[in-house]
Amino acid sequence: MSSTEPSASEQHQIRVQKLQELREMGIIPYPYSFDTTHTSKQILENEDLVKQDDQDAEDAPQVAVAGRIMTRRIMGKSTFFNLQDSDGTIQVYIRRDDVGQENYNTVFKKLTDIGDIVGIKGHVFITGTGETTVYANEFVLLSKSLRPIPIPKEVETEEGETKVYDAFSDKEQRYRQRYLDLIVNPDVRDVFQQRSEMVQAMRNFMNDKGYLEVETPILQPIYGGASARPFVTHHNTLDMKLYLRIANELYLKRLIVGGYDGVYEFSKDFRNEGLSRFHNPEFTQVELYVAYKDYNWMMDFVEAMVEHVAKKLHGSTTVQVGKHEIDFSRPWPRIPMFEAIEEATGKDLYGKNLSTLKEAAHELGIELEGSAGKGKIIDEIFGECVEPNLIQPTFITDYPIEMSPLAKKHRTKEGLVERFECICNGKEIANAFSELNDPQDQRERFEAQAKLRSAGDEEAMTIDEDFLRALEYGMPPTAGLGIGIDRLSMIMTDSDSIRDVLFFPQMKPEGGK
RNA sequence: GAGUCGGUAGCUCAGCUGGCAGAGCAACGCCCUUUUAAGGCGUGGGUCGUGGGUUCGAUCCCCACCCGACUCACCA
Repeated sequence: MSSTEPSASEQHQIRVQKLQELREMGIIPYPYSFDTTHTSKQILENEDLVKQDDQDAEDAPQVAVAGRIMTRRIMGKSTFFNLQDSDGTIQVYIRRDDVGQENYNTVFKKLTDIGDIVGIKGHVFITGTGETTVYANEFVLLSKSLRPIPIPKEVETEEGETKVYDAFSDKEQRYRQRYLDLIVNPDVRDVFQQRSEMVQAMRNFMNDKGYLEVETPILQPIYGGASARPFVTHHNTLDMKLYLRIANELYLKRLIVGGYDGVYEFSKDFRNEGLSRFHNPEFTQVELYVAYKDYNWMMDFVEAMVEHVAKKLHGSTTVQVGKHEIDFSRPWPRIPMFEAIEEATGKDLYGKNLSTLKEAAHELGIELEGSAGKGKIIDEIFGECVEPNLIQPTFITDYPIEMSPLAKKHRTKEGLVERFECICNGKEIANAFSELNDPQDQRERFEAQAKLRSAGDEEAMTIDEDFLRALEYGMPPTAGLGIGIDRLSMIMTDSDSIRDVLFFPQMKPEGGK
């Protein structure tokens, strides 16, 4: 919408008019820079900046801050307003007699609005009510805002609790206009700050071990590494079909073949599936592959890294998530999948045939598609009867081979692979295995997948000949891991929807198609 | 994909059995030089999600559609 469009709101039109008046006065409403000396937080935390009683204003330490005007309390010839910057909010006091009649009456009082970005220079003092405040002797407009921002009001009750009035709370608008959400809801900024710190902590943890951060293709001619339906796109010049990756596993393992001992990648993956509180079409995983290790080693690693992350973010191994206090301190329980199922249902399903499994599922009240194989049924039973009850971080180990075409056969247990998932708060947050490096076995697994595929399973994997060729050159024994960054962020920030840990979650277009 | 609930001013929300569309904050005008949900007096602001229908008359009733939240299903 153009700013002059007649449908613009009254308030929008008034601001456009103000912008015009400012230009006519020779004021540049969008200047090029402003040098700050402090952030709001730095001023609030540094008592030495406050002007002493026996000090003249000019002799007091000078500060320069910049930010967005959030509230305004005009009292004739002087005004208090709150300036919000990336660190928080600080109060500013400005008087006509200090900044000049025209500057104060016309530029500030008449032509400046809540939402405008301004720069302030002055000294720091403490008001009669005890609030640290910047006393402005210079005021400059840095960006004129044309749209009114939502203005929540915060009040402290007598019990010291903060009550918010008129919160900007409509979830649709908050997701669609995340910039507004960030301006108005400081908690949102904290969530994303924590997410960033979490990724940083993981990256540092892996770098300290000497693993190499790498990048692999997002556009792939053959997608693989997971069971999911892909997004399809097309390359014009090459005139070929390309897929957005659903995982980066097969590329990272090629790099292990190439001789790296440890590689990892934080990767955006894309899966053409439904949306939910836990699913966004694009999401982030970190995948890590370490040569000469197995899944037992990887469990130690995951425990250590996640515990490290919790301490970094919360200064403690315990994190409050909803009603639960989750304790990430090592070690975490390690329970073979069939034992976990037996414990929860009283049924020992290990080594049972298809019809027995179907019967068991039926008795547990689980509905199955007719085509469901053994692996699928066991997964359903596990997902229904066990997973939701695992609140504290727990490793579930040794999965049926049918569900894990890229994992190595278990060294002692027939029909299983050396795989674990870490379940926390009732959801999977990590998935790992001793990687299958026997090229002949891998080919057979791919062929089994191809069979499922031709039987109509759209999520089954396709055969990746180049990956098989790589394995045939020889891949060392390798432990591989994937951790869902969005899921872990949800836990670490106590968010109950994936949309709250993504800046721009997928939405349908505004106003329909 | 299915079910439930919702969409009214810039924001948060009222709106009874169908009868001129409301409040607080924000905006506009005036007063106010240590306020803080600042205060006081006054004023303006609406495609009631969209399109049909019923009716003398629809924000309200009916139908379809769009968007969202939540729950379920698939998936990580």
